[in-house]
Amino acid sequence: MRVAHQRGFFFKSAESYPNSPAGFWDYGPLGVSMKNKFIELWRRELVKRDGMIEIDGSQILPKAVFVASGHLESFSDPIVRCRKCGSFFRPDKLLEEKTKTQIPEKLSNKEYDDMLEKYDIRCENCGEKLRGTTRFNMMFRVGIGAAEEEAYLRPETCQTIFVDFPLLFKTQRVKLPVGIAQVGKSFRNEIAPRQGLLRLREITQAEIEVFFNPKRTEGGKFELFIGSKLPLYKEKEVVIGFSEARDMGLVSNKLVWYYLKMIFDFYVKAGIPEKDIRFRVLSDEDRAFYSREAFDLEVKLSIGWTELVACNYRGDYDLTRHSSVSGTDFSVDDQGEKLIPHVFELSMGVDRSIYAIIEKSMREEKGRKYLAVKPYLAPYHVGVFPLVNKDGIDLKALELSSLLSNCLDTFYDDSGSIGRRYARADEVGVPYCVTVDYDTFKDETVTIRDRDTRVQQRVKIEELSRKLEEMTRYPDIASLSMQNK
RNA sequence: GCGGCCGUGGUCUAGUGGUCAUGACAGGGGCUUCCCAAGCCUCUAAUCCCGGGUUCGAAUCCCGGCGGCCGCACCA
Repeated sequence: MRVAHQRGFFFKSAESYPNSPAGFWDYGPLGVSMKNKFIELWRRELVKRDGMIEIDGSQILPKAVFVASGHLESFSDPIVRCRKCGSFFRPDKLLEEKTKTQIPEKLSNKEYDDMLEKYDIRCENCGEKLRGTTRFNMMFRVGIGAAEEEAYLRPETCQTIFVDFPLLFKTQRVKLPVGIAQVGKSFRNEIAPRQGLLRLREITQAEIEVFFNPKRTEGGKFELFIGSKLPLYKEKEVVIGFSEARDMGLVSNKLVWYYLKMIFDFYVKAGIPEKDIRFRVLSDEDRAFYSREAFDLEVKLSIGWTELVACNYRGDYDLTRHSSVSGTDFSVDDQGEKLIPHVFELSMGVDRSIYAIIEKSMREEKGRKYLAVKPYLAPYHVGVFPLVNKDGIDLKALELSSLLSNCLDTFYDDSGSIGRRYARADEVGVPYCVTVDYDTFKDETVTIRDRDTRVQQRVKIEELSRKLEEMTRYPDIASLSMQNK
């Protein structure tokens, strides 16, 4: 996206060096501002609204954690390298081509070698026999300390939450069900990163892991949204309520429905039109190895429906595994019952979301371009301009600008013509522009111009700050008890 | 990783073997300016993706790498 690059939302990392690898991106000043506001909205609409707790965990974790999580074994692709010319191949793909049958991805290296031998598979480049299957793991390996002890950059943020769960449960006076949230970086050594922010090797995730007793997925807040409808997609799209979805076997319980509705509402408030959001119900083959029921929240972008959030019912898989590998007891007490809680997760791709919001907000009419992002997500809330740079108007505008920056993200611009400044502000999504003119000295008023309508209103300077704050603040956190519709 | 196309200032682009490598937009400084990219003056900015080769001479031809887009595969 041209504007994003030119105006400083985001750009390729280390661009000034040639041969920088793909899949790493930097956020520029505008991008950081928007990303922070987006995460704050997430905090308000999900974490605070549902009474979750938040942590910020380490990005490097010891090998044992990934033995337990299954990533060391399952988060990898089989790969075979030609001993003569060095080309890489996927043995499963080569075998499928040769035999015209489905080859499971989960065979051992030895089994692949046997099959390569049996079907006499040869290198497509030089004809050499292919042997010696190894694994290409998508995790980045790091060596800790002088001994280079084996550890990995986490491929998903949630493992930190699982590992910390027993301590948090004991010390934070929480009861089931409880959500634990985290925003942070994850790392995946993708083979072919592409499409800008949509496919990265270093990604920002905002994750929520809800821990609950599988026998208690109804009652209380989980009843709140059963009357509302959600767009579910499996082969075709249906917009249906909970009971119908359960009858069709699409959603298993009310707790899942409750959180799907919550994340749906969040994206609407982030500025994605309802009609462009849907939940893809994943089939058995499409789910990750840890997942027993899965929904992808997808948004319709110019490149097609794109996954922004993975919602997985992980069962007790993670806690049970960590419990047995670590030797620590991960079970907790729920109303007198001792159990390993089940987990439902909402794993959000922040970078993808930012991209989606920007794309969905681009407007173009009569040669005018503007970014119609929600005022509370805009990189700057307000721009302050002097109508002309003389007669003290510029000084007055500068003074107002610094006044407003107490509580709003503000910038001052006095270059070029006033129209040019409006246009520049429009392009990066500044929702309101304040202009100081000659009338300001007569009656202590200024104009506020609206980005989307270009309409101006005159406002007293003494009311300016309060008024702008009102216009740019986050929506109120909806009270759950009030939402019973 | 495979196949196809591609790589020139921040952006878009001219240039297909030969003097200081085009032009536009964007950006900076100044003048002007009583509200929507106006005008005038001026400045900045590209080791032509990187490395090697062919040649008296390469942005241009050849090889390799890196990167980008599109399909396949993989995924948040």
